[in-house]
Amino acid sequence: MSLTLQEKILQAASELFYSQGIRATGVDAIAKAANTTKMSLYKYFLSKDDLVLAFLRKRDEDFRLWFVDQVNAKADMPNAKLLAVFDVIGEWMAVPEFRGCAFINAAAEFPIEGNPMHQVSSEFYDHFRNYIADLAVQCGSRSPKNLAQQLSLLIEGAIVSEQMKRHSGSAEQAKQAAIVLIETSLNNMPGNSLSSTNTQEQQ
Amino acid sequence: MSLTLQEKILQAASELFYSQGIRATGVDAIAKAANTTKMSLYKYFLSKDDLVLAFLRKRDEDFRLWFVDQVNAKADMPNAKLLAVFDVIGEWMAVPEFRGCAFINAAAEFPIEGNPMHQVSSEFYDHFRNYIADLAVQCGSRSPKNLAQQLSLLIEGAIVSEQMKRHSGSAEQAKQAAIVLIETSLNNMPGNSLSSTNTQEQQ
DNA sequence: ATAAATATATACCGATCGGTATATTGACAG
DNA sequence: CTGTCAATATACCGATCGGTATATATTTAT
Repeated sequence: MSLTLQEKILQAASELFYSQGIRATGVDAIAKAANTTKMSLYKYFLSKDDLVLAFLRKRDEDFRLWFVDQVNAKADMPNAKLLAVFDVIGEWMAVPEFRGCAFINAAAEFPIEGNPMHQVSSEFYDHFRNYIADLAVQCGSRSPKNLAQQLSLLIEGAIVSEQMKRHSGSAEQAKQAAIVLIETSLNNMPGNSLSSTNTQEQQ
Repeated sequence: MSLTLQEKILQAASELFYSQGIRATGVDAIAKAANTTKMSLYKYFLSKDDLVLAFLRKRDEDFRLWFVDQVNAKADMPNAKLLAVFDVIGEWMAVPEFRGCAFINAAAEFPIEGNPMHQVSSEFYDHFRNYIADLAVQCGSRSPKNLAQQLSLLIEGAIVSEQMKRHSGSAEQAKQAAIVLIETSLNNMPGNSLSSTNTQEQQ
């Protein structure tokens, strides 16, 4: 509980931004939630946009560190880690505070590609996809980047689907699909008529 | 060009809601874009929320009708239609006005599940998934609902991914993944070690 | 003890939000 | 010509938006 005032403000803002949306959250509400005033808020952050960027950047770092830890705690072998990813996503989705992915939501609220909020959100998924690609390489995938992108699509889809309708089993369904895609990407099955059309690696 | 004033207002609102976001669009801007006044706007719509719901409901109907037409124009056999779905998505994403899925964006802007805007958005994907499931049944899938949900995850993921970073080939990548999933769901391959773990149909 | 730095309280700014009141214009029907 | 009704123009409402000015209180360091 030894948070600086700046950290307290950022934490209060983060919770409101994530739970209610960024545009829906006013600076007055943030100051009140942090038990301080707007004056202090504007001492540590130049503007609301600055505070939003701080929120997204911290979330980017925190979430990815937490996520990798969670995966590592569940599995040791890269192959198992690739599947554990979906279990972690599933557990994350199950918490009642879940409101989808903060970065997908931010990109939806700020749809222009050049917008800094949009860019930070975009970069998060670049990093995330790179992490999956690393695991895919360690698994010996024939086309790790393609596999990583495909698994990332499943994950993003599951997040969005769960956000739309809670408890619809998106994570488990994504995992089942992932099992098939991973197996296909690891073993080039003889006689598989698809192996010539679905594997043009484009890295 | 024989639009009613009501239709003109709804059309102007729809374009602004989709291109800039719902919360970011004020009623003054809508009235101006429709070349009318707020007085007329509030004659045909009880409130901004009412207008937003009209936007989402019309979009739901229009988009699904357009989508099914596009798929039918590309393929006749159900198997081919299932793949054509991804081509249509890919072409839709390529237009410069693309700003992601209006329903995913609306669900992000109004994160509370009970919110009417959120509900309409949720129902759109129910309908969409049912359409995919119909095609899966016609293809003779062993577990059409599971396959439909998995393909839906790929599609939603591709939309979100393309919204974050344009021209990253999400639709094509989703299609390659879909080919594998469809094939797996149609032919229970002998010797496939996964066939016992990825097919517990849960309808 | 005192000066300096930090935080609070409060009132205010112009702009915009969603929504309304009122009065005027325009077209069309009897 | 006149009454009706749809549409416009414009000004306004209270509330909230992001952001600031000013003055007071509370810490902290010397």
